[in-house]
Amino acid sequence: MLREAGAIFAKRGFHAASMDEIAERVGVSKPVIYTAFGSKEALYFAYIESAGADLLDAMVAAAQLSRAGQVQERLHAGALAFFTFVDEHRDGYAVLFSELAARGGPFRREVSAIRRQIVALTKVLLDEVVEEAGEDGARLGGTEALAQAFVGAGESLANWWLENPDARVEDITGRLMNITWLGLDALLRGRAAPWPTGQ
Amino acid sequence: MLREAGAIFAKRGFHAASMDEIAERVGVSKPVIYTAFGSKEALYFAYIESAGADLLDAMVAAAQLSRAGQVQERLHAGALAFFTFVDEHRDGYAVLFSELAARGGPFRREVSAIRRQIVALTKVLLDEVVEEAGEDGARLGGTEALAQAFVGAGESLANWWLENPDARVEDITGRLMNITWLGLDALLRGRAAPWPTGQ
Amino acid sequence: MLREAGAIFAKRGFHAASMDEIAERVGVSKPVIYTAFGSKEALYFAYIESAGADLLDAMVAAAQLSRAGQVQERLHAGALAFFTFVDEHRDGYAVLFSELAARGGPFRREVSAIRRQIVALTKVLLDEVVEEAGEDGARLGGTEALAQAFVGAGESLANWWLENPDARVEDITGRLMNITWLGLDALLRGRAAPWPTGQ
Amino acid sequence: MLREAGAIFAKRGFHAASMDEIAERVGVSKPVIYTAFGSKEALYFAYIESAGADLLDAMVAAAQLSRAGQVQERLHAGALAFFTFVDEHRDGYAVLFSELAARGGPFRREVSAIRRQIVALTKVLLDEVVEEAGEDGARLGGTEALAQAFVGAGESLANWWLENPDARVEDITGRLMNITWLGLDALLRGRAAPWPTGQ
DNA sequence: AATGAATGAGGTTTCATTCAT
DNA sequence: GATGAATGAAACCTCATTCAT
Repeated sequence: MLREAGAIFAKRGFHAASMDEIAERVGVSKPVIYTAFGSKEALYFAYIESAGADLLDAMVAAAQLSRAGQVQERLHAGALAFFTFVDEHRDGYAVLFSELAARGGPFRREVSAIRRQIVALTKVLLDEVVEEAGEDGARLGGTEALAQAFVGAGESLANWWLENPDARVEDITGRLMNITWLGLDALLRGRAAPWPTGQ
Repeated sequence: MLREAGAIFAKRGFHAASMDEIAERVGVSKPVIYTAFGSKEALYFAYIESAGADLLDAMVAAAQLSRAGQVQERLHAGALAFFTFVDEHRDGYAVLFSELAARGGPFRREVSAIRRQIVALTKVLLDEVVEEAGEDGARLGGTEALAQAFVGAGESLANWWLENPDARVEDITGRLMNITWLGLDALLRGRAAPWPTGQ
Repeated sequence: MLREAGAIFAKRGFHAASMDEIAERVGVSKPVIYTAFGSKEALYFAYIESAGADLLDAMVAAAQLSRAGQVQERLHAGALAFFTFVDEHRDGYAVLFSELAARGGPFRREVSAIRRQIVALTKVLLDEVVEEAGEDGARLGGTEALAQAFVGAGESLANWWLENPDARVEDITGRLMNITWLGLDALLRGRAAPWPTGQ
Repeated sequence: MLREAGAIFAKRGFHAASMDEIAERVGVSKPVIYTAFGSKEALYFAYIESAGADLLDAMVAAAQLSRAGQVQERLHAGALAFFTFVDEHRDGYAVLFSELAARGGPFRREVSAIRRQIVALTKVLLDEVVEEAGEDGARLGGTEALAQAFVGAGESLANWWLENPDARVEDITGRLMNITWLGLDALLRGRAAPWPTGQ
């Protein structure tokens, strides 16, 4: 039920999605949805929180599973979990990240909270990397800004991927790691063996 | 008039912005807007196209002005132009990039066209870089994907900047170049002198 | 069950009282009420008829018990029974007399029937009085109109009493008798010893 | 417009009256009503206040015009104004006095305010009478209670009149004066020449 | 050429009422 | 026989859009 509602939200956006259409798609009458969720906004909240929790859980699990490995492997594992979620829950990703940029809206706060957690998780990983390298985060402009750029690059690749779905999830992940971990300079000067990208 | 309308759109979002409020803010009556633009959607289009053209013009001009210099300087100049636009036209940036992630909506096509142009401009620069380095773009996963990641990182940093406006525009630009040009690995191993970020 | 429903009706009015609230207060599920009464309207009817019967019974009994006495004593006894009912069954009185004035509504007919019976009982008493006095009812404008005025004065005093509950029931009854039996003129000219009113 | 709305309210009651029906009857579309009044409740308020003001104005004017005359003439004039209003504004009277008894409702306060003013006006007249007679109001149970009974008798006669519209307005007024001013006792003992009632 | 006032269509929400269990 | 869950119909209200002035 939440899943079908999410499909409509993903296709139409919050405002354009009508409760009539959602109810019809779910296969129940509107009052069923209202007794279950209370209001259209609450339904939207519920879907966002569900999708956000799934995404975060997957990323946290991936980062912890790979704890034994090297630090860039953990970043890679987190990114892979992110793109896997995008691949398997396209509606959830669409709704989550479409509302992110919306200015007004009553959900702004909740949605940003989810993104903040993703950024925070990334930042934790980066902080570990920085510490392990004996580096000073401040010299790099702060790890939060780095995490923001990292996540933004991932989102952008995810959106591009959804419109060019030929690539495999490992290759998209490789592209993200290539640019953010190795950097264009290293890639171009051949100073590093890039992650595979299937091309 | 387009500017005032954009201010409302930026604050409220497309759906929540009412033609009444726009007309009042502009200081004319609604029929004036309708004879000028035809519909609410057309008004939105017009604003988006205007802001998008401004942004693109600024980026193109910056990239061309720095044509004499080294190639990463041209990337840096484009990024600087982008963040300068963000700083000076917050409403325009907010509207442009808020609608970018929206799945549905009648503007998807037009709005993505603008973003596609930004990505295309970035890709042109990257292609030049690749060519100059005697590198093969395909080995890197395609320069379009790289451009997508580059632009996405920029957007994300821009949004973060808007909520943490302490940094100067040069420092935000430095952060973007650090992660996308040098990469985290090089930054951490001290193999490169990072761009300044004010920290 | 009827009593609890009546409490809700008295507090909220017919439309604002929801079957959900009634069922919860009664402590059963809605279908129980529907099998017992058939519809919300029927439940309302049932409550009104029950309350109306109680009131009429009390008034009739009082008037008959005092049959031996003088005629104004019987009027007084009926009025006392009315105010006693108001005092002891506030919910019933509230529902009975709130729907009385409603123009539309599907209950108009049934509810007015109850009021008509109260007026009719009063008229019977007045007719006896007129006959005993050898008077002609028509000269007074018809005893039904007199009964209407008598009852209306009683209702109005009852409502006022509910909001100013200090007076004892005998005193409220006295006030009604004073104005309707003796009249303002007699009261003012001291031509009659008024009923006690506690002041 | 207010008049037509009042006709619907009088026929159906507040809840059963739909804005669709009102708009159709008025001959405009619903948004016209909403821009004029804001909400259904506001429309209802407006009608009630308009009708209430008309009624009060008429009664006050009548009582003042007859200031030269004897005191019971002023009471009579006020009552005549009341019944004249009932006769000429049946919808207004119906709405005013049907909402009076409603328990809940958001209008309770406003409507009771109007009735309170009617009672207050009556009480003022009674106080003058009492003073002129050198009488003590408290001995009679307080003039407010007397005014309540007086007004209630009038309302009741008015409702009865609406269903038995044969009588002329002067005769209905006479009936009210007969019972409240002279009293049943005086009427029956022939101690006073009753007001004419047309029978 | 500009406007105040009007509209049609549609959206969310509620509630009396009824099936399967 | 009682219930939890479901429904259909309708109500209020809003807003982009357009006439008549």
